[in-house]
Amino acid sequence: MTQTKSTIDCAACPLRALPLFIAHSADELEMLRQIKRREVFVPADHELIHEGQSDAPLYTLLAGWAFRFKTLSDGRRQILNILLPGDFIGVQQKMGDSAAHGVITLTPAMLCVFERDALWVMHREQPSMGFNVTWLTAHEESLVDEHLLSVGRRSAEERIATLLILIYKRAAALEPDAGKSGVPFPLTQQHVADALGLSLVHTNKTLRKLERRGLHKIENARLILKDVNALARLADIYGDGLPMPRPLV
Amino acid sequence: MTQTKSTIDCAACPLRALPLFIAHSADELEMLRQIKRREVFVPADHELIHEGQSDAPLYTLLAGWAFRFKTLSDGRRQILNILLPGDFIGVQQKMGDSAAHGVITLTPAMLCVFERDALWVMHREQPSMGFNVTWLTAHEESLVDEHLLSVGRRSAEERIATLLILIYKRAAALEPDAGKSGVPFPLTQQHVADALGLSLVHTNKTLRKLERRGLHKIENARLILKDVNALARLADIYGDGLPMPRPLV
DNA sequence: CGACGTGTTGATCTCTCTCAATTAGAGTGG
DNA sequence: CCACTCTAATTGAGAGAGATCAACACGTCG
Repeated sequence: MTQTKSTIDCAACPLRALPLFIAHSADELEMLRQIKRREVFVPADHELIHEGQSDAPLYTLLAGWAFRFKTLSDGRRQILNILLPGDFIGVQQKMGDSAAHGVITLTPAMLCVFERDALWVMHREQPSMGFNVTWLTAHEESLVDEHLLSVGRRSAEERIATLLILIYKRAAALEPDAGKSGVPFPLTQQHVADALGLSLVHTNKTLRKLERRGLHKIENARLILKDVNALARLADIYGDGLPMPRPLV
Repeated sequence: MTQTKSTIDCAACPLRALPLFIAHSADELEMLRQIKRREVFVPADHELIHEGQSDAPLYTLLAGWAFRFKTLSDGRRQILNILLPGDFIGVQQKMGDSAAHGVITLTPAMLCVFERDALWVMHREQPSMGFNVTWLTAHEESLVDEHLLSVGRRSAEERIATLLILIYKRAAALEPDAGKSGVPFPLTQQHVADALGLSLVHTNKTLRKLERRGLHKIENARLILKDVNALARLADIYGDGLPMPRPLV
């Protein structure tokens, strides 16, 4: 885990260039500068936050992918949701929740580290930022809601189709050139299985079935949707609205 | 749906008497009074918020139980989480999330209704309250996380045991006399099935199995845990910490 | 008293899991 | 450059947890 002291200025944050994120006022940026401590670089497959850890710092994922998870004592693991650049990490732990989750990177990642009481400072100094934090937290919850619907009520085929579509949408919103060569897909089949509550073997068979049917292709850690309509029909996803602009940090 | 104009004063809010909730300053109470519009009384089984509804008001559940849910187009339903007195309703909708969830009451309920932009006012006027909202939202997400772990990775028996324990804990924290005659349990077996991603029939069989083994009893819409240790072992729940004091509104 | 919602139980059926083995690719050391 | 190792992906076969189908019991209610 490499730490950099020379800090990227928040105004020059690479994420800010993306149309996905909303603008901030000068005051807000100044406040961000004050609570930002440094950047951290971590390799892929690095356990950023351990399950049960209660003193984890607050991060923003600047580059790379990660996931939140919980496990049972015999090792069964459930991936709760996938984290992409722009996502917050550690809000729940900060809120002192007993049963916390772990966070592991899927790719090498760069993170922005905030000071201990950053959440409270944001709320106090810039209520608009506090509101953004609530927005982001509520939004993340709704991702978990959708995920729970999948795991609880969709068949294996439907779950896979849903996951592919949702990941594609989120990743495409961060990619300059969307439909060309697909989007990054750094998950192994074991990750997909753990996310969807399926066994590794069945995940593989279902994935292959959809691929042979020409619905998608995964190659070189990139995902290409070859028949979005068929996938959307399987996933029972109607409304296709693009993601709306969202707060950053 | 009955609406009352004569408003209960926030300082006299029945919930506030419970040790579970944290105190508020005079300023905070005054702000609450300003954004509170009225109380609403609804019967059991009332669809308070429809799935997909985007203009739902913001509520606090003052008395009674409810649940959040999502459905697929063919009717399969997933209950996302159970709402007890003190819970917020409608934060996600307020945050303009496309794929919203519905809310239905399990019992007759009394709700506190806030004005349209209450969330923003709370953040702006009383950052401490804004912080509380973030806290509550993050906390609710962690409940969904735990639920997702159950549905994704626990067996039917384990899921039932987990649900019984978690509901018991939450309900007991609101009941003056805990262990006596159990806690309210207004869920039908269909609700339990929809919450756990199981079929009604299998839910019934599993529930009966645990009951015959003497682990619990459900009678007259009340739940009694007769062997918490056995249930906790099944659920794979170690830490048994009581719920910590939480913000109200 | 019949209709309806909820709970209960038995009998199949099937989707998904578990067990086992094989292949392919990347990385390492000799 | 090649054996050796390790991880990820694949595929087949058999087993099983949970789904579906069907009946029936019981209490409430109009």
